[in-house]
Amino acid sequence: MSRAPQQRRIATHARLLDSAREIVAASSYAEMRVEEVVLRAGVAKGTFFSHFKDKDALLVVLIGEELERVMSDLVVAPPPEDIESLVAALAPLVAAMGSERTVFDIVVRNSGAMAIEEIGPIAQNFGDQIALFVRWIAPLQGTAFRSDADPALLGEGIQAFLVQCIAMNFCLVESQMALEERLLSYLTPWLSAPQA
Amino acid sequence: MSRAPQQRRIATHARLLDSAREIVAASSYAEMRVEEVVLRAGVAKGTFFSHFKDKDALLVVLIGEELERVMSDLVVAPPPEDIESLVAALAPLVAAMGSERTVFDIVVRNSGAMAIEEIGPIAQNFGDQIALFVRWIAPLQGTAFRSDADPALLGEGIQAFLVQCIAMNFCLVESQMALEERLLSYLTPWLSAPQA
DNA sequence: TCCTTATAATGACCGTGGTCACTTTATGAC
DNA sequence: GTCATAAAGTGACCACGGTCATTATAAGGA
Repeated sequence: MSRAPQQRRIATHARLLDSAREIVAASSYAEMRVEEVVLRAGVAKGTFFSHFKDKDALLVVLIGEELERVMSDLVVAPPPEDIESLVAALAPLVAAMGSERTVFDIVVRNSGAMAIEEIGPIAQNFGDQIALFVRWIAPLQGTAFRSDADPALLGEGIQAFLVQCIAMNFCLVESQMALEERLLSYLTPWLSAPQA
Repeated sequence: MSRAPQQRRIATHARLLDSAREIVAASSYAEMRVEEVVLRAGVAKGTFFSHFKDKDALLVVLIGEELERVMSDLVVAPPPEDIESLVAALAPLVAAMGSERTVFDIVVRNSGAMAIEEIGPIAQNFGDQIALFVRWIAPLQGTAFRSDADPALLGEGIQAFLVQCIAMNFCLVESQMALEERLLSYLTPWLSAPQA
């Protein structure tokens, strides 16, 4: 049975997060150095690693926050009513996850649960995405969308194609436009019922 | 205009690759250290980086070889005739790409072309996979598989689901069995012809 | 054979993530 | 207050990937 953390620890934790946020805002995730974070926070290096398992754990928190912000906008937006508007609605999510290689790598590596019960903020967010997609899809099954598959399964598929398209975008150095086109070309057969 | 490499350089390159292969065989990709590779090859550290851009570049070569081996088996195997046998046929590919976190990370990061013309062995292999899938799918479109989508697109979708399932398998600590089931549940709505 | 030049190889050095034995500080019991 | 104990924080240190000015070796021309 461990005690509750002292105020000092909570304050230090907050300072570390704030420092990291500032650095990322001023440069990028890729350029963030643990050494600079602790310098700015006014603590020793060892302190950092007593607060975060490793550098990635900090990135997971920060990126989780960003995804959270995007999702909170999406849940209050009007639901898309066909595949084209669905692709358009996904744009902010694509922009967030594909903003940097570093971000995408972290997202992919942490998109699933880390361990039973030990679910991280990014995995949590991915779960929220599925829930939102289901809310979007289910009412339109039989009309705009196919009805021969579980909506949760369809939602997971959207995620798979989302990831695939962003990954492709990092390799092929093409425009954002191409990404949305490609996403549309995948989601059309995925979400609409197969024609004879 | 650069001259052809000297025999010495070719030999060194081969020694580096052999050393790396031995180390991986004896331990794992994750445990491979550049320092150990050069030690075993009997060259200096700097030499390594004059042969490979970075550690990842070596891993790409080694993993590319492994995927190549798997694919050379697949291309001579009898083509699957329905979705179940397709999933079964994909097993060796799943095993290779999901054998280690390190392997999967490298594969995902290099699955697309690195740059125009500068296509790496893993990206090459992914292209080969698509070609094979097309060869499998096309003849059965209209019977076992849907015919309302480009076979190349369907092939790319198989890859997307493959990656998604392997990624999930690293997070959820479940059995290989679950992976194949999950893959089947994705591929069924993706590939099958409309019911009645 | 000697000289020149391009190629190959070297290893001391650096940056950065991560560790750990130790010091400092807070807390609760008396 | 004072002491014992646990929590918090420290910074020298290590591991390992990667760089670069320098040296060694091979190839070709006179």
